[in-house]
Amino acid sequence: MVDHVLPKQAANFADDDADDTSHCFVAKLFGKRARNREAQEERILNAAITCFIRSGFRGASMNEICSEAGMSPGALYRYFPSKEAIIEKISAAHRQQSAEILDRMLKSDNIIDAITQVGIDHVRQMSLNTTGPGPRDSNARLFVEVRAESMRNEGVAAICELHEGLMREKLFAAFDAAKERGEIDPIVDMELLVATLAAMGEGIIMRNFPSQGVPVEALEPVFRALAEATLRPTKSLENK
Amino acid sequence: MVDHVLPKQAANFADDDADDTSHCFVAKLFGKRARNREAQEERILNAAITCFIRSGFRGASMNEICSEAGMSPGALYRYFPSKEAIIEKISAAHRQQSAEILDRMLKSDNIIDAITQVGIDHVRQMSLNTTGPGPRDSNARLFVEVRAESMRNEGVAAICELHEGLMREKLFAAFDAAKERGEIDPIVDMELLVATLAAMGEGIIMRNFPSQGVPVEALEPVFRALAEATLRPTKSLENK
DNA sequence: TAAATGAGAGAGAACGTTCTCTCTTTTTTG
DNA sequence: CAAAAAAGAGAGAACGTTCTCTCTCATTTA
Repeated sequence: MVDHVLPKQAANFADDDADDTSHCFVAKLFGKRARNREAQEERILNAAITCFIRSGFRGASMNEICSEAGMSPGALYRYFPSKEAIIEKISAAHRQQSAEILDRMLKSDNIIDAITQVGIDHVRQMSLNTTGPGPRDSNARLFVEVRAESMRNEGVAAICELHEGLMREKLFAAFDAAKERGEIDPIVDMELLVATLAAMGEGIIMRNFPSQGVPVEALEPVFRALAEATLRPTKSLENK
Repeated sequence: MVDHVLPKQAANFADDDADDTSHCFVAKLFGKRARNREAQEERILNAAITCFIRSGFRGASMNEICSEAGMSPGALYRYFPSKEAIIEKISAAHRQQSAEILDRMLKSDNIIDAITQVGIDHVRQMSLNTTGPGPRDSNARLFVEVRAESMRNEGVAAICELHEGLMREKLFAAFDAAKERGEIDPIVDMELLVATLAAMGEGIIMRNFPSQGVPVEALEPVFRALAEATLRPTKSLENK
């Protein structure tokens, strides 16, 4: 993957350690060139995201991305080896962003509050496109795109499974703690619970409530009721 | 879809009426040629569905579809004017199939039972690919594909909105009846309720529980608890 | 025989990608 | 320190492939 590494620079590296503007390995990581490279990569990725939201992974052409980035194909291909690589990078970043929201969950000492908050945070972050122009459901579009791609693209599927595994771990950790605190019915099937919550979450992201006129605040009692229903089915059903 | 048409009718009709012999409108609808035409159209559509599940709407080429249908491009384009038309036809059929499940809902006299049953029916029909070969999550794949396409393709978006409107009507009719029977909390926001149920349903279809090892039967209590939680939030929360 | 049907070559555009070349910046050399 | 050399960055034409769709011509059907 790391292709154009130069044998010459090994010698340079040993000699001029004072100069970090050279093109040696260290410079690529920390020097001016390196910063430029990262900035360009980000410029390309941002352009690609815009195009993918507009036209889909397959629908957007490399020319479209080049135009959006204000860059020639020759320049763009200096930073990414293929369209596939760009798709994978964006997919990974998007799924990671989703998984990171769960980190807040571990800090709460009430599992119902935690789930409610995670749900709201997710909707807020994924459904509301606060940064930059474009349609308000941009993140929902990108999410559906990633999900669709993951169903037939091995690389993207692996990325999704990786982050899904992380999410499962975090959820199970929080649930185990809550179970010991007696906040969850002992009869609840944990696997089923996690699967249900994940499915509901993804459905809500895909539907993009805020862009359909449902304010985020209105979802609080809904999420709370759903959390109650899934974590404490006995209590919810016994007064039927 | 189902047409029991007599083969002889066309000949009789053409003989009787020599003026508009072959390609007239009525003959196309009722004659033997018409029946052949419909059979060919279905053959193409089935091949296209297989290809779209395998490669996606954009990923599947017309050549791929032609090969799958055992047909030349020249023949195929006699029945569909464009790839777009095939995509729209398949999208419409898929969404309609989903909307029709709701019809059963109106026949139940208990709203909780009705929602539970609709949820299970939906999972059974959409997530389990009982007919033909291919991956077990075929319908989920097609669903994600339709959803992704609807976000940037005006034609498909219109189709989705049409059937969504039908689904909303059916749901509201059932909910209104249930409300009069006192089965739903008066405080429940109907718009929010429908949106939440739709989102959860789509998430569950997309996740495809059966193909992940969750049996359909296990979902019954989950759906029931969720229905309780959304229709009777007061009761669910008051014993918190 | 006349209309319907289909096969298959292939047109023309668009695709992802690569190639060549120019211009700028950095490093080495005298 | 100035000149020469090397390397990096980018532009844009061009590559081979694949795309959707059309055209021609042969075969089947009534």
